[in-house]
Amino acid sequence: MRFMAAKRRQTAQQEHASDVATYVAAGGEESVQRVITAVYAVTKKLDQWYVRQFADLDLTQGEWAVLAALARAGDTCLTPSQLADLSNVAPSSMTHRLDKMAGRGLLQRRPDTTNRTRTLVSLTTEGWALFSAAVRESNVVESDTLRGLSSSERHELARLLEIVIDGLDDVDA
Amino acid sequence: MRFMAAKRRQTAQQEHASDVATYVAAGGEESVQRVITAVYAVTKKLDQWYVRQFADLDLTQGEWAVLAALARAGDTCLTPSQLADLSNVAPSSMTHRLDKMAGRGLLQRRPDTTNRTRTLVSLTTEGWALFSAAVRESNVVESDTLRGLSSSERHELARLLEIVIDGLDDVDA
DNA sequence: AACACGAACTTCGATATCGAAAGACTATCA
DNA sequence: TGATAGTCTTTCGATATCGAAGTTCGTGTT
Repeated sequence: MRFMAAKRRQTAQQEHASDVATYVAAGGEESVQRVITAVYAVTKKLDQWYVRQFADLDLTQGEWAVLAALARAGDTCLTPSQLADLSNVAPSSMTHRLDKMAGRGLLQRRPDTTNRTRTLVSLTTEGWALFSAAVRESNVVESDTLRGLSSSERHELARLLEIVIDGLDDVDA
Repeated sequence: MRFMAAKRRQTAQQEHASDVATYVAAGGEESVQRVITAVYAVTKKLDQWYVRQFADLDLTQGEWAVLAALARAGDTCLTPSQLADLSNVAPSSMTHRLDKMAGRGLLQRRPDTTNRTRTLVSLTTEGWALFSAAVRESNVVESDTLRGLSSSERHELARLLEIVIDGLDDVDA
């Protein structure tokens, strides 16, 4: 029976504790925070993995994403926008990345004659050589990063992450 | 029966296609690439979600991570290293982040008298007020980011991500 | 007690990323 | 045809992050 409890003024400390409790309860603590923390940790560690993998080839993860995307595209050229989408970066970041890679002679840009707002990006011979070197000599095998997961677990992980992405897309709209 | 096939020189284009096939096959394409792409996409979209959530409070995701960690710690002070680990950033980045937040009066640093290599960080009254405002008025509920996932799916997602983290830790060693 | 080793934090320089806006072009619609 | 809206790319300035080196301090060993 706490008759006067509601009327008694809380101390600042009690209010703080109450707000923390509210936050922790709403956040779920035992699942939401775990997921968010883990997602950030995985990307950070993936970045570090890429740095190690490509240290001797003098490639960053972002540059490898471009190289692999262009290699997969084969003789089909890609535009900077497409590469930006595939790499999950802003278009302006892709411009800088392509500048660097073109400076090294790994790829070339040429205007699209059918639509002159577009630029077509393709690998040079040197770019293909670097891709091949990565695949053959350096044995770049991204599946190493997911060892510990069975095939079905990988699919499940991808499925759950894509649900999260869809949910975050909806919030945008 | 391709007697001479092995001897015939491949064209450069054929070699490229072969390397791409090797890479795609080794990468798994249908699970590994999906997972990696999705992980990067989720963090990117989470970043954007945080930007929107905290736009009116003039907070970044990293600053919120610090604020929430200190709030959760209550009257226990945390060190810059601990905050860096919790936030998944390099210690030098945390220094800069704490500088900014201290400049705004959100937190304070004081030397640990028992171990003078350490610094103790704690929220100021103003820092607590901002945390409370975020929780109450701005209704910061991170679980919104995971809507679409059932409780059991969240736990499963966390479990799978943590397996990946462990796998990446082992590679480090 | 002296010394070496390691930890915690910071400073510094380099760099990648972003958003906003400009510039060039296309497409649509009156 | 002409105007307007929208797309694609780039430039620009601001900023957060990183790694390496430096400083101060604690700890363990000889």
